Amino acid sequence: MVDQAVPSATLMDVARLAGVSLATASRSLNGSTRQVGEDLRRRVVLAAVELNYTANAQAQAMARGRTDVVGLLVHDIADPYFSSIAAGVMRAAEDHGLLVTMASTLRRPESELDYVAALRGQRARAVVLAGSRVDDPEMLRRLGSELASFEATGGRAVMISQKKLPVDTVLLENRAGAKALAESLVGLGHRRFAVLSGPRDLLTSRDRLAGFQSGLAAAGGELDPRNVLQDSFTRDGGLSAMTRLLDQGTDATCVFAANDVMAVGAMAALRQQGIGLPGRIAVAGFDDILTLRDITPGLTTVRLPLEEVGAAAIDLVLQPRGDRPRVRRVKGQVVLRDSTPPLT
Amino acid sequence: MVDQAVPSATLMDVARLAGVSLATASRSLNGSTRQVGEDLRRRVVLAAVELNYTANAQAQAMARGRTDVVGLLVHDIADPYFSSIAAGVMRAAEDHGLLVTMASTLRRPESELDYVAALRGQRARAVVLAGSRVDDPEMLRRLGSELASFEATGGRAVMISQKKLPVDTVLLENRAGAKALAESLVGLGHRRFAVLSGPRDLLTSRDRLAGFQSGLAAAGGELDPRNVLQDSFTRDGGLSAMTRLLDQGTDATCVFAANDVMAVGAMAALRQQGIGLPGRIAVAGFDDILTLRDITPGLTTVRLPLEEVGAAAIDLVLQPRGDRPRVRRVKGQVVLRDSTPPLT
DNA sequence: AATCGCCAGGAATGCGCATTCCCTCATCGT
DNA sequence: ACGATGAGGGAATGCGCATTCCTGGCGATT
Repeated sequence: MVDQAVPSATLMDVARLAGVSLATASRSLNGSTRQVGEDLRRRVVLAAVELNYTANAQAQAMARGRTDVVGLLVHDIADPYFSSIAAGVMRAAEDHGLLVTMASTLRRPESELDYVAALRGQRARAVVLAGSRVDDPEMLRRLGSELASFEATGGRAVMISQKKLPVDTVLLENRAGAKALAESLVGLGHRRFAVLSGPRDLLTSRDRLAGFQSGLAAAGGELDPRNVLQDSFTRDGGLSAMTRLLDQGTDATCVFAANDVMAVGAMAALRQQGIGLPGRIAVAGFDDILTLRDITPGLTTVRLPLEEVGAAAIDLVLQPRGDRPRVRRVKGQVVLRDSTPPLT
Repeated sequence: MVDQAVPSATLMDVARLAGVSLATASRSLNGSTRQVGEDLRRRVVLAAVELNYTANAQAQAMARGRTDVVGLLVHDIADPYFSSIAAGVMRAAEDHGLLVTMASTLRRPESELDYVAALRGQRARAVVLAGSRVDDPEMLRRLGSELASFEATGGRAVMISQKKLPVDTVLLENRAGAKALAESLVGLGHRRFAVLSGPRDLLTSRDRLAGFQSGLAAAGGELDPRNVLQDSFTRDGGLSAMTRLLDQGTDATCVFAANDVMAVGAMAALRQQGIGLPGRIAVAGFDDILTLRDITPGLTTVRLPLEEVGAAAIDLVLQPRGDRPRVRRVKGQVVLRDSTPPLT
């Protein structure tokens, strides 16, 4: 038997059952500035329970002129980097009674634009852009314009790790972290390095490369430009880049992959070529992804408190809007493990 | 300078600018059943662009009586099992113009109830419950009642891998997969097994244990009840359970962890105790988490097409409601890797 | 040529709620 | 004793949109 959709009880139904006016019912259930007599109030609450009443959030949103929805845009939720950030966002959102609407842009800038527009349509309280890779000036202009529209209507925008647009930002110290990592690796005795970097248009990846280079410069390591390979920011990208590096021949004793996932791919490539780990070539990553903490050998990396990053984004959203964009910085911490044994 | 929130353009503004009525503007932008003259239509579209108009989704939802939002409830989005499912849900949702609102219940049944209620308030088109662990009869009754309310108002509910409630379900063949895995492991020569199982109230975990037992029974393996340990469904749970197993002493040659994440914890425990891998004790998991495909030694497991599971859930949501709950079954596939070498 | 039917456009209605405005009545001060 | 005050209740309004109903014009039919 197909149940017909029965429109659910409205506030009007509750008011009628309680024998009060709509206004009184509304005030009883939401606690407005106005007082409601205790007896009436109780009758209303009972009626609401009786009817299994749940306020229509759309109608409330329209009447109030605001919603409790925040949008979260990530490249790919299946990527542990983003799912960790998302976990932080969702935890913080729950603490503040916010609902999170999420979408994977699958690294397509147009998709990002579309979703911001959709969230504007939803009159979302805020939008959090994690890992936006918009870089092309034209797209950047369009995104900036779209975000400006979003903010003009009262919404808040927060970017994670992308400081090219004048909006609130949670900045991961990719440069500083990569620099510290480079210095640590030189400290272990390495001199000749290679880097498996992400796509050139990904700011995160570029910063990590730049930081690593500056760390080498400071500590006395070498990075032959031929030893800098680019590929996608994924396991397969790491595998492919490492394979190319080995094919072209290299004298590097240590490879820095721009994130942990690429590092795992690189390790897979080394194994495929019969190069043991830890062994002739040390490998380091970035992020310290939780799920990868137990791989063998333990991966040297830079720990980023990704859940905190997500929480910080929500925190920024809840701050009153300032006169200038705020920036919240989050530090990374070098974690040395067995994938980079000291060079004897 | 703090920009004041400027209410965004309404359809009325667009109509006025185009010099047409509200009705014509609405019909022009949404393509209703009614036709609009080409010239007027064009004027409206131009006006909309000019004003940077975006329809207020709340108002549309109220006028239409439905939304394009689907809710997704997971235990923990940072868990790769759930983030893979979420990726599938989001991909399929995008294909159909749906927006996904997501929440982590952090394994609290009350939280699950609260979110379903919140989604009812949102008048969401559907709610997808991934890995609900509600088991306690009272909670199950309340959840069933909440879902019934949800469906009574026209929403759809889909559960993933939980067939205790009369709603549409995507059923992972945990039993069959675990059974096949057990048979394969016996085929490798193992006879004495141990199982690191998840919490007793988690159906997924129970099914995997039951399936594994039936596979052993069929193929001739032994599972001493003392060798069945329970712990949380996480890496730490696997570590802890494996440690306890080793502490109490065991003659098992193969350990089945109820999911990959626990298996990783178990492998960490073995290493902590100085037991090499692959070596005296073989380890198998379940899920074939993408991020863990490259661990060493390669983890024998049962591959579950988790993204397809998410997509299947959205697919069910979009089917016209049937007279009885539908069940869509998804098979697993045994993948033998180096963590379970043949026993010589 | 008169009538019918059809179609594009506009006015009006209602979705469900918060809130403003208005009214009543009890309480208090002088 | 009587006006001032304020609290609590209800009627009415509007949020932004889709949609129904209505109207006028135009071509087709007899």
